[in-house]
Amino acid sequence: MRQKQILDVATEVFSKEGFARTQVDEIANLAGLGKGTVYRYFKDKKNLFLSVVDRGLEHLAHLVLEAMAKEKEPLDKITKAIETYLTFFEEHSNLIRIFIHEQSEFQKRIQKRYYQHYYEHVNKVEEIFKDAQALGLIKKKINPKLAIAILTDMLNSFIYTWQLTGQTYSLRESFSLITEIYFRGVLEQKGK
Amino acid sequence: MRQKQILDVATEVFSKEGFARTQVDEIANLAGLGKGTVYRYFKDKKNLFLSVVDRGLEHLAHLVLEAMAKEKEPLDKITKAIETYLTFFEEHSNLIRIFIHEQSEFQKRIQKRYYQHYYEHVNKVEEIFKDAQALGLIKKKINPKLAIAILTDMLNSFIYTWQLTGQTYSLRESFSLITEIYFRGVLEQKGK
Amino acid sequence: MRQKQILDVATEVFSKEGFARTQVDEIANLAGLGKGTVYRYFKDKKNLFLSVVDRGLEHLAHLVLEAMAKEKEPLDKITKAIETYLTFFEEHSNLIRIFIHEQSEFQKRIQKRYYQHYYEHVNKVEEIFKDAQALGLIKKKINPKLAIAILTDMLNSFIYTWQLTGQTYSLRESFSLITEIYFRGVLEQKGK
Amino acid sequence: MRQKQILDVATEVFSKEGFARTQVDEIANLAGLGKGTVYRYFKDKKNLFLSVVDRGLEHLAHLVLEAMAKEKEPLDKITKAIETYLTFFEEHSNLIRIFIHEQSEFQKRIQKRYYQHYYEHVNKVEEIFKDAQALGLIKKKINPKLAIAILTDMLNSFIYTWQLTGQTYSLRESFSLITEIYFRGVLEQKGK
DNA sequence: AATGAATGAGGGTTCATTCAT
DNA sequence: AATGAATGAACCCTCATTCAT
Repeated sequence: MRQKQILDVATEVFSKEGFARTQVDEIANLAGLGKGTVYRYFKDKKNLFLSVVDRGLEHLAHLVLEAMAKEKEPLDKITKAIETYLTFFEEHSNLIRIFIHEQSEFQKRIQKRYYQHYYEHVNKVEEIFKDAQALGLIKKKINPKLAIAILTDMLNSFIYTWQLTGQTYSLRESFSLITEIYFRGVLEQKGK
Repeated sequence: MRQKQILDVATEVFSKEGFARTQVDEIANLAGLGKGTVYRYFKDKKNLFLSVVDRGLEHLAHLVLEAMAKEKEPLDKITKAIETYLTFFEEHSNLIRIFIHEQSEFQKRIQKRYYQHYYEHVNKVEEIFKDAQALGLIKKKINPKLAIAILTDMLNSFIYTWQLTGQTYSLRESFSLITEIYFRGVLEQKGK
Repeated sequence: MRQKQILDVATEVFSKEGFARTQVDEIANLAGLGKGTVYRYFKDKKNLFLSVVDRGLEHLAHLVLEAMAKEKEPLDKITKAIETYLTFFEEHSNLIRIFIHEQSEFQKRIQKRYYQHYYEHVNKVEEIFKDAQALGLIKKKINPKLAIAILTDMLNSFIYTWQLTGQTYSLRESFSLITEIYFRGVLEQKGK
Repeated sequence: MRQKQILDVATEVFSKEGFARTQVDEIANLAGLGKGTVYRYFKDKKNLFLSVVDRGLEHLAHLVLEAMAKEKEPLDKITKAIETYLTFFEEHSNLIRIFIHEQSEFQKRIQKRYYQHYYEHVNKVEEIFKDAQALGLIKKKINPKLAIAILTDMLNSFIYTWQLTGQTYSLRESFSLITEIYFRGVLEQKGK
């Protein structure tokens, strides 16, 4: 399908060049298509970019929700979510730049989409958090929304830095460190 | 001084519009100067942008080091560094976007500067970390470099999200949550 | 063909205004095209100018060689070459300024092309000169290279002055005078 | 005197860079003066350039007329004029480009000055030519004006080429060749 | 008189978008 | 439906000229 073909190439180019420096021409050429054809499938450059973002966010959200659904225990769900999140970006590292950096190009506009996609599912994660709190697994004084924000931020910027620095340390090793840090602080200290 | 005057305006505009959409004309106008004058002081648009980044990084590094120097205990130094870092961006929120997002515009180039300025001082922070480990305050199995990277990333991304969402929660409140999470995971659990 | 269309207009405008004062916009407008179209066919203004030069030089060289080939006798070849040279510039007087004056804009660069095109054929002319010397038609003490250089320069500069002064005397009349002077000198031949 | 100082530097720079690429700033700097001072002595860049041309033309005309005045015989006057002309440009080779090439910048304007200076004296040379014709030294069928134009052109372009090619042959050697060709032509004199 | 900081008109170049084929 | 030639708005940067000090 043309649409998918264009999105694949666009993802690659936007990721490598950033929005501003990407030329529609290059996308068309790499896709083996005429420029006009790209415009047949996407209203304009901005729209194409947002479509790349959309598709990526949907894919990510789907994987995370699916992974969480397979687990029973709240803490396992969260652990699995973290692992899936990291794995996704390990496999789609070209999306890192697009998600994290290029947002600035669009300011409010992309944020809306981002939050539509992302925070639409945050509620579900929030429920899991509250479940864990109800079960006495997570400190009750912690605001779930904030804790999730912090987790997301930790992951996002960790992934970004990981890519930026050329992976001088492994994502795998980092995964356990992140969960270690995140949980040991968040979890109720049974020993107390 | 003209240089400072231009940098102030440029910081504002770059922050609001991003590098690509910023027009040198607008900076000149808002500074009450002719376009040519901007070019008297800065070789080109890119150079002006990088100067904005430089000035900000120097300021930040200075404040953080100064704050740490005032404390004796390693953990207090780190706590103070976190607080100063957050406070800096609360007071210079226009730098957030410039530091975090626009890096992609310049890729390697800005990273070099960033690391020159910022990580030049990381060694000092690393020493403090090692001191804390030697004193049995921080888990010995944790790689100091990695722990610092995670802390920085957490802070950066947290600050960024905080600004992006329109500051629906206070940085202050977040500060204690972040340190809570960061330390409870990092600290040796004496009770055990 | 667009390329030819643009070159024709460009020749006219460059000739009238010189390189520096020529605006790409004007060329585009006079050609009934958008500015961007000019840039589709020529990398930049400099390149367009050089292309004008190239085309002219090729045309001139072709005509001169062709004219010489039709003659048998060395002196007839040279005479014919002179006539063709003058006729060419009478018919393409807009090239005069471009060839002779605007060289300074490009210094080394245009000289290379000039020599590539023009002096590539000088060897053939030199052979003819040597033939004439062997036949005792031309003074043996004269260095052929030098004599050709002088002839070319005479013609160039003469043509240029002719145009500059608004053609107050005909090139035709001048042709016979030039060959007369070149072949026999201005002095009365006492021996006759 | 400031005026002379500026003209000297300007001659050098205009000669090296051409009119269009010369910056008033550079002239001021090399003269060790402020830009404003240059503008105190010369209305604008164009005016400065024309002043350079004027001064050079006056100097040249003066030398040539003086040299001719010292000779008695018409042919000696002409020979001397040629020698003086060549010597002048050998000593002021930086004026070559200014005189010959940069005229195009100013089109009609500089031509007027050029002809004012130059052809003001051509009449005197013409008289000498006519004297030589009356004495039976120069072919009567030759139009003096044209013959002088050709001589001037030969010299100009010869000098220019000489400089352009980096003086691969000496002006001295060329001097005798030019006069040889001009006076006697390139053909072998059968009658002798 | 001398300076050089400030100016802004001017022009080269790019590239997203359109539309005739 | 697909193309890619054509377009021109947009924007960076230069540099001759001015004028307050």
